[in-house]
Amino acid sequence: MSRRKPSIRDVAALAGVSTATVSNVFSGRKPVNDDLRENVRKAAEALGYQIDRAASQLRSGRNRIIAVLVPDLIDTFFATIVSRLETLAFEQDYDVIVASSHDNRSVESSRLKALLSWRPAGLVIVPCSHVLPAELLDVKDRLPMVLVDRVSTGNAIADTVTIDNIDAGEIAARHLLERGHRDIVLAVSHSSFPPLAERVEGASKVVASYVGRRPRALELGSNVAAGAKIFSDWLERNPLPGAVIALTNVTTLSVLSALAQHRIEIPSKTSVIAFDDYAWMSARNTGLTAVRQPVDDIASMAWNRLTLRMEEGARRRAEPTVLNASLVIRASVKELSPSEPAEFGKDGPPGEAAPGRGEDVKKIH
Amino acid sequence: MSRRKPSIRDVAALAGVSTATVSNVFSGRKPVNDDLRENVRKAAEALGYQIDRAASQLRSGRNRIIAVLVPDLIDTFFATIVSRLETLAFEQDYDVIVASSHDNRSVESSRLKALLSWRPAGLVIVPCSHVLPAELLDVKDRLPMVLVDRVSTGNAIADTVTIDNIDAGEIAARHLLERGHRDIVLAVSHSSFPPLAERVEGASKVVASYVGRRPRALELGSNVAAGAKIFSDWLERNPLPGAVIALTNVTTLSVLSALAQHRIEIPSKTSVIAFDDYAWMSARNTGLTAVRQPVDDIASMAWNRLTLRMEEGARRRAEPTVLNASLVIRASVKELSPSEPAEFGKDGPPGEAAPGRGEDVKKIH
DNA sequence: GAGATTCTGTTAAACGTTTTACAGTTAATC
DNA sequence: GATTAACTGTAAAACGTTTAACAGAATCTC
Repeated sequence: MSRRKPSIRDVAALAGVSTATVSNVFSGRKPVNDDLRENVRKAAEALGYQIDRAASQLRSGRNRIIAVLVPDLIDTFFATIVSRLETLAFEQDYDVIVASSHDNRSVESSRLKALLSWRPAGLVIVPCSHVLPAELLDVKDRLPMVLVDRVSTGNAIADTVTIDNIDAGEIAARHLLERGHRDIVLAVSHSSFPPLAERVEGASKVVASYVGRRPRALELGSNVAAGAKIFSDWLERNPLPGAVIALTNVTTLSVLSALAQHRIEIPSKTSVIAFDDYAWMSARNTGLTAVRQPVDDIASMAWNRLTLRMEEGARRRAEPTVLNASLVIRASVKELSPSEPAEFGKDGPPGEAAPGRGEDVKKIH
Repeated sequence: MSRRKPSIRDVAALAGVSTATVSNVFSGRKPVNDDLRENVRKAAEALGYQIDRAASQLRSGRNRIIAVLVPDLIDTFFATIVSRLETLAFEQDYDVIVASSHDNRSVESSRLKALLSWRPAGLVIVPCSHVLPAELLDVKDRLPMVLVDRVSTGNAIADTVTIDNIDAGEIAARHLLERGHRDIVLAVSHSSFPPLAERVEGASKVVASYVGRRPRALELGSNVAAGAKIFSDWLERNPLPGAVIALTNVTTLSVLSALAQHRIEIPSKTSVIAFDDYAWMSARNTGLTAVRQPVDDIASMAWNRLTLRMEEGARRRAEPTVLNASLVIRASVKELSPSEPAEFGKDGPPGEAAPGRGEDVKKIH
């Protein structure tokens, strides 16, 4: 018995039909008589026939590959998106080929080039910076694609799916302010990334409008340990802030790490708002209050947009989809009582500071 | 100007050579004169030529796809493996096409079939149960592959990469026993999965040899919330154990969730050993002592084995690779002092139980 | 300097599908 | 009962590569 995989010709021979008929049975492009179809099925089964997608794609020009390029699969946020996309794609008989750029623009370019050489039917990309890889521009009106997350909203070269990052920042800031916090610092990975700049902007504006000045924003990078070190060093050189808003899930980890290292308790010593909503955030004694991105919805919308494009072709204006983040309230934000006025409080009673927490009410500079 | 992508023929025409020469320039299979090569490069550049991998694969039979099938990308453990594999593969110019089985055997079969139709050069699979999909057996000596993680070690249909799960269980149990714990329960997702059964076995044996009876093992499933509910219910109907060993990363989350929900403090009220080592485990005030799987090494070894197979062909016995887990000691295990003898202690002084922790020393049933 | 060898390039035949053009049969219409 | 239309199947030509077979020129060997 030959080791070679059976081809459509073998099936045709065994079933006593032409290759075209076999093709039609499998692709369903033309109707085939019931008995014949059954014969073909049987023959294929007997031979263990499997269609060769390379040949199929070559001839038809169409194909069933969705290319997905994300900064890093280790980041649960992106992994979740890929996972959802893969599931959705599979339901419609697409396969997903995945690559990561590791937040490196030249890697991004080269990965993108590789992905493109598969002539995918569609592309979902989370760019690693706001400046899009050149390869993308080349194919932008030949290839259905959608840009997700790391996109400046004005950036209309293709459909986009993002969250309202300004709002996300505002939500967090407002929550803190409503609970009496005034002494707030922001932690972010790279403030040059479009969504992050917007989150910072949203939070800062709100804080500034209450407090009279914009909060300090710390850049912690996108590595947990390195970020923890930076934040830890900062903590040592500065008075403990009343609250910190982490604007990224890895930043959240960095902040938490540094805080733990200094044995600073949450929320009694300082309050924390986390970003993204993962299982581990609630699996602790003081659950983390967090800004939740609707990650499943992001993936679904990206898929919707993409399928629409794939059906309709490129003739249609690029359209942005903006989803809303929400606040999951747990226990990491302290409710400041009237006897513990915020430092800028204009109206609070002159009661004494909370015992043993004098450092809490110092100004951050 | 035509919208059609330029083919090798267009490049050949522009460069004034044959298509074969162009092919040789790009594949490097035959040497090409320097000037000519430069010409071809220029022409390709000018036209924006990109090789069509489908055509290439069809003709050559060879290809550069690695298929990866894992239970679920949402699980950071698997995502990390995929991420590493993708990086390693890319360095050698392979692309990764990824699919997940969602721990469902029929999905696994159907995904596998789809992956196989790409005629990949290699396959890395984390099976979702110990019974391997039939499709795998069909191709086992035609397709280089390596089985990772969820594999019974005896299962020698192909190269395997696993950790020593018995040892992993033992490590955790021994750590607890050495610190005076005797009242230990095990938490696991599905004890039918090969590696989990072994972890349970390892831990149980060690505990039994100290304590005289095997510890209770709870099945929490592979969904965090559902598992938390199960464990929470169990906690209500049973005395609080002195320590719990989670033998899976999602189980860890379930246990922690339930414990937090009941406001049971770690390690003062009960000790916990976590499984896998993630950033969030140290980003808390009481860092989690955890059994760490060498996930990067697992991925690297899998890749090594796979490339070896791809080069050598199938002629060689299937070989298991077993790596070792290690214990990362942090703060979630209480050091029982001599005045708090373990319940079965035969030699401890008859001192009184720790104040307010009477429930701690009750037997689990 | 004749024959063998090595280089370097070309021609043309694959690879396994899909699809166009066509043909034969049957059903529908007038 | 002739003409059309609708079905259902086939033959053969693609699709864009790679590669076996070949060929011409240059180099080597004796």
